[in-house]
Amino acid sequence: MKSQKITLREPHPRRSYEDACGAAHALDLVGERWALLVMRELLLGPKRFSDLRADLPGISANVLTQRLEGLADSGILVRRKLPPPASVQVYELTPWGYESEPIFQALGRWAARSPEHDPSLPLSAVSLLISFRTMLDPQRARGLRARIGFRIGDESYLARVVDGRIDVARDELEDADLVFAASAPAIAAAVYGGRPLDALEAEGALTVKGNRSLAKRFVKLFPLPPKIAQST
Amino acid sequence: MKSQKITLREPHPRRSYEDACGAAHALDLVGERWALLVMRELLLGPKRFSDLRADLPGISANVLTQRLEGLADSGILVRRKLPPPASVQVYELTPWGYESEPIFQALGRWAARSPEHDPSLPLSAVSLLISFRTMLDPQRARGLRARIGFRIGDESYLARVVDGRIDVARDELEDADLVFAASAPAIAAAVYGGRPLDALEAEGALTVKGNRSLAKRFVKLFPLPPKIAQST
DNA sequence: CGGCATCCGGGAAGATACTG
DNA sequence: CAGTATCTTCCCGGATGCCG
Repeated sequence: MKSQKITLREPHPRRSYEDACGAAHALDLVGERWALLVMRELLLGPKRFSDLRADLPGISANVLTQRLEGLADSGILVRRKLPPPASVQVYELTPWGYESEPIFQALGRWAARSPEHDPSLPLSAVSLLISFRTMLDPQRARGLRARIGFRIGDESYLARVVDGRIDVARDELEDADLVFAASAPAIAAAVYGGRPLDALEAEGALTVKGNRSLAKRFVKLFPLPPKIAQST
Repeated sequence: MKSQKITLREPHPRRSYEDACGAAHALDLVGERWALLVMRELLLGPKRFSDLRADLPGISANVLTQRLEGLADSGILVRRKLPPPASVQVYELTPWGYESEPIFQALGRWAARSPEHDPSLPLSAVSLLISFRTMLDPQRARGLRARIGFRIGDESYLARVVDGRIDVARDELEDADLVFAASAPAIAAAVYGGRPLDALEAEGALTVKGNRSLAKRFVKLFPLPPKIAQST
């Protein structure tokens, strides 16, 4: 009888703050490094393992594996196999997982005031689209009704603006009034960096198809909050 | 000439997600373990090092030191010396730091739906009072106007309810309509655990001074969101 | 006593290579 | 493509000790 090494997957009692405060429990669930960013990337629909890796530059495969396991154990996302002929593994937020969006909005709104925030860093398509939901100024969008498409990489997203509110989804762009085709950072440069559309088009970073004056209005709808006063 | 070992405090280029997304930058600032909980404890006013240690069971002194340094470097809090005769070091959020409260509300509201959330764990006074701001149901508080005091340990807090809204501060309790004296978890048991006030008073965990029917109404003002449906 | 530096052990994160 | 295996590095947590 050989001495057998049993690797019983003792499911490591996750480290907890042992605090009844709801925020503390949230951190028990999603406070580990990369966890919230994995969730963010799924906010507009399911993705595959390698999509997540590509959209989260810097995450390593084993950390991504661990986070997906942990988030699935907590009921925040599920592993699902798409029906044939796709038959591919994807990760998808549960309904409760989708309810986490206000967390990202609160974090994003607050951190946008940081003097160290650098909007010129890389940015994923999902981050950009979610930021539209967060930053839309209802005043400036008043009376506007438009369907605006985004072609980023080989995904397409549709934003519907209806009197002061905006909705965003991965979707086809058939009847959009306007389509931007560009990388996410290029669109961010127009919306948040104040770069003129003409300049971005001239350097080939972005193209606008459709209602051009609507495009010029759209990029003004998302004012950033003022940076904090620096004492240094 | 002796060879001198210079330990120039190279201020460790903090690990960053290198991501333009506002939420990602927020995590660069406050994503380290304990950082948000330190901020939470300061949301109702400045505290000393040892108060923070006491209110954050489990944090170690060196981690607290590191977090306070990091948060101060980021402009989220400041070290301040109270004027004589107190002459004591305290840590206080900056105006921008105080603006982080919506983050705690979003986290708390979301995590309260987790099946693993256990409201009977230890709870700090600040957590409890902030949770009132988060969870008040404006419907149930409609038409109510009251000043409700809390004596927790040797601190006192005052909540002012004015038609559907609540404000909370560390304050004296002179003209409160009602004062609860208890530990934070005992008050939480009444408000969130549904324990009857009479039972808690009977076991000596809590006392009510003043308008008793107001007390019974107050503890009903903060309904918890429904837990998520469990597939297990 | 309050605040902070230092050392140490364990564990989580990061990088790289490898496998079905 | 979707992960595992392995190794290294760094962070967290605990203990001790210094110094005002």
